[in-house]
Amino acid sequence: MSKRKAVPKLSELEWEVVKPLWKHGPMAARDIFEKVPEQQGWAYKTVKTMLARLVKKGAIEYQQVGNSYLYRAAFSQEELARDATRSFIRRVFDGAMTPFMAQFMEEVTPEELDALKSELVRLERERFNARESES
Amino acid sequence: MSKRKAVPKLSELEWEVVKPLWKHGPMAARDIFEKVPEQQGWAYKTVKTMLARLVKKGAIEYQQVGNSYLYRAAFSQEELARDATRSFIRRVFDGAMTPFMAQFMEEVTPEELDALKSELVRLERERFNARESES
DNA sequence: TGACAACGCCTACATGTGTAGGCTTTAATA
DNA sequence: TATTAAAGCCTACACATGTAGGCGTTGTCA
Repeated sequence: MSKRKAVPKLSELEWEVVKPLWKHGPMAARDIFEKVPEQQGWAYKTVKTMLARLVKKGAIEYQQVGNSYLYRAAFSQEELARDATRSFIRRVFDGAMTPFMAQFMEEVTPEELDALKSELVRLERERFNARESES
Repeated sequence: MSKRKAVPKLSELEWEVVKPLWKHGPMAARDIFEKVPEQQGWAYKTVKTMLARLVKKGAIEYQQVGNSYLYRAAFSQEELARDATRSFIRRVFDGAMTPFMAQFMEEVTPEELDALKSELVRLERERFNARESES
């Protein structure tokens, strides 16, 4: 296992630019632009700037195709999300997680609730196994 | 119910300044400074700048006591955390709670995990009862 | 082959954030 | 009461982020 590239941190709006790449695979700037703007209302140039900055910070990569670039995400959504979530939780919750759960659960749909429960079970089993093999 | 004050957004480090206020109640700048710096290594002046900015954005308030200010949080940790979490989930997970929760749970201690499970069960029961009494 | 649309590159500029320093006022202490 | 230490106020400055615009180049279509 070689040393992993450091996971870049994305700014708020940069997430919106990378998401289409995760969802649809590699795309040209123009196409990314078309996936974003309804909610954001950006100019095409703004997206271009974002893309350039994302390349610079290593979050996406590109490959020349004709006279334009085909961009693709350099990390999976899972990787970036894991990293972002870890630091978010540390920053915002800082230990006192449980009290927030209640608040938080109110927003969850029944389907999500089911998914969560399975996830919990899976996680507990995993931890149990970890303890077993330790001893 | 009158219109609620808009919940301010804190920058990464601003959270660290407000946390002691939630944990210990109203404090003077000097004391806040002493709660923070081990991990952060800030100068006192830096904390002062943060405090001023937090006042300006309405996240904290103060009251003059002698020649110094006694600062206190203007919002509960729950309020700020809820807001921050909502927008974080929207940004990073595109609104889907489940993957966030999965990640969240990986960070959680076994005790918190237990609490979480009871909370889930309670919530399900509650929803079940709600459905019953509806029909 | 010439015009034009689209592309990428470089630049800009306001605001936010991280990280303080200097100056002025005031409370406490000798 | 004269010092002095600590508080607050104002200022600074570099880098990040949000939000583009201008310009030179090139692929494409008539």
